[in-house]
Amino acid sequence: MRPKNLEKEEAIRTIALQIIAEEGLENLTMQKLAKAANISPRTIYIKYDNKEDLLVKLFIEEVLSAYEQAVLKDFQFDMDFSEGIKKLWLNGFAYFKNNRHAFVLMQYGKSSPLLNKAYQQKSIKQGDFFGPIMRFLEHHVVAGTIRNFHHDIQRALLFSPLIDLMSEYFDYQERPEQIITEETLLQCCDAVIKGMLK
Amino acid sequence: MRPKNLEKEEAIRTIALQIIAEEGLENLTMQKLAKAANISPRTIYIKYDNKEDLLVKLFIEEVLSAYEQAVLKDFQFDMDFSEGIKKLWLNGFAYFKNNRHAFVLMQYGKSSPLLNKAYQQKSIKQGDFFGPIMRFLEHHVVAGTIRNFHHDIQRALLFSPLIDLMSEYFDYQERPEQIITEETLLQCCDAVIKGMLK
DNA sequence: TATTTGTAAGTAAATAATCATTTACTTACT
DNA sequence: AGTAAGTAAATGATTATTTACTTACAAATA
Repeated sequence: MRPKNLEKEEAIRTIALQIIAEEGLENLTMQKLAKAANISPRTIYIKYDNKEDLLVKLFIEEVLSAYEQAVLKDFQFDMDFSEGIKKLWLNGFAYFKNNRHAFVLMQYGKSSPLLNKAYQQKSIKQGDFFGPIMRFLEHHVVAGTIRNFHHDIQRALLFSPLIDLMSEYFDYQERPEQIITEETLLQCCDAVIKGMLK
Repeated sequence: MRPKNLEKEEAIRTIALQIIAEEGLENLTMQKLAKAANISPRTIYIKYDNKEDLLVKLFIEEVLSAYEQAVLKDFQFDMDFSEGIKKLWLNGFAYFKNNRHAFVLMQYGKSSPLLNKAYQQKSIKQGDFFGPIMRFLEHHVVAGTIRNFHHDIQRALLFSPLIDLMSEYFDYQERPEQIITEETLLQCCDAVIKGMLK
């Protein structure tokens, strides 16, 4: 039996992300993808049921899971609040800086109904958002360090500025000077932390 | 000469926004739109050059401009910082609560390259983001009330949580209980303000 | 006042391109 | 030698946009 060529599988994913980042999700077609990956359209259908299946797997496996893993690196739920949030911010920043394509698809997750559905299902399955972060926040609510908000609200307050600053980072990459550095990011992080403390 | 039927023009815009909100931008087709609006596809092309022109005008005129107008209602640049930010948050909340369709297209503006380009062009043209808000922030930087960040950074810190909470509001509308009320929103706004104060 | 007329608005149906997916076949490995 | 992986080319549906025609009205004419 002829064995699977794993390089082709990876090429499909990498080039799909690339097309989405450069031309938009609405301009990704199976035939364009096949051509760019130097394979036959049929090959994509050996690895994925259909376009929807490809997109959902791309979103969940290449974007959400990879981001989760990167952001939780060296993070423990019993860290000091300020230290923990800074760790999460810097991990997220480092990850997306090197994975702009994943960042773009993640942004599509907020608008495209298809990806949104996939996101909500994953969130529900794994007990809302990133387990260790939830435990970390609960711990600090109980300890009285921070305000007691619903965790969906906490996520919005603590991490949506990071995502927005990430967008700015990429925008400013095409301009003469970059305003989002690790230093300014940490100042922003300080502001967000200060707002959450009791 | 036969006069333009303005109702048809409005139907095109309203129903386009509706389809985008319910089925996604990627599922809006000219023929589907024409059918839903009870007109001929040709009629759309009398009012818009092509699909791109329609989408960009929809985004700029029905979403960005309408949002800007709504958010600046009763806002003056010389307001007290906390009072001003709360006004902007509550205006934004009230607007999007009643304009979910516009909110969805606004979110697409962050991912779709087409809309993103349109957004940046508009931003540049009108001197970055919403004039009175910039003056307001500059005033408070000079007065020493708040930290001195680049205005793109200030926007991320002050308003991205609101947009994220808006998303949560719509998510929770389909669940048993709503966690985003005007009360919780104001508490969040307080946290954001506290983080920005010197 | 009543009727004609010029013209942009509007329609139904066609067009050509492009799409996701499949068919019929070939290849490469166990 | 058997079989899943892979290919090139086709299929039928759907797409944005256009063609060829009709309609409705304001202004000009009688």
